[in-house]
Amino acid sequence: MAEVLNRAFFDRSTLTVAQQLLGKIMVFGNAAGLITETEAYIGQDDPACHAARGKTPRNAVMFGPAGFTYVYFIYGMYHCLNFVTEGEGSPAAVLIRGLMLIEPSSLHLTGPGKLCRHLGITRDHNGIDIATSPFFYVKDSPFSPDFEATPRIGITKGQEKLWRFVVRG
DNA sequence: ACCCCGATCGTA
DNA sequence: ACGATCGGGGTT
Repeated sequence: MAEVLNRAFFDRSTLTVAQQLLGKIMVFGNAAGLITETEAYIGQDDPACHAARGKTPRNAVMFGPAGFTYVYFIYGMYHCLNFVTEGEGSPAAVLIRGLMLIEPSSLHLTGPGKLCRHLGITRDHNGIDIATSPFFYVKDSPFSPDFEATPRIGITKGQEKLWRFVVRG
């Protein structure tokens, strides 16, 4: 049986976590699928990171320990799902942008807004500990897919970083 | 209290 | 290329 990814998995370099999450199996309630696209947002020096200008009520969970969800509301109509990485006081997270659904149906969810909308992920799911939650977690998988690194989508600052990772094919 | 703008997406 | 839509956060 594939093991649930523990806190130590997320408590590492955000770039490493973002790359290694590709091909892993995300489980949310009865839904499960392979992660196909991620982006890294890393701390105070990354102008695109919500934590770049310090701790606020919205981004507070990023400043806590790794392995928690960070879900925020954007553009008046969408939610985006992240997993917090690195240790306490080191605010960083991986945005989940693509999920190849396996259960309950086969479907490729492309884009963070569509992904959350389809799964029903909202701000109610902010701050969940995916290292211990029985209904929201990530499982290891035998896949370690080829991927490419590109600029992150939809940002105006920090475009020079190739911190978006997409499974090839 | 106010105002600007955003880690998006569907339509044109 | 652009509009929908509204909460967050910095500024007054």
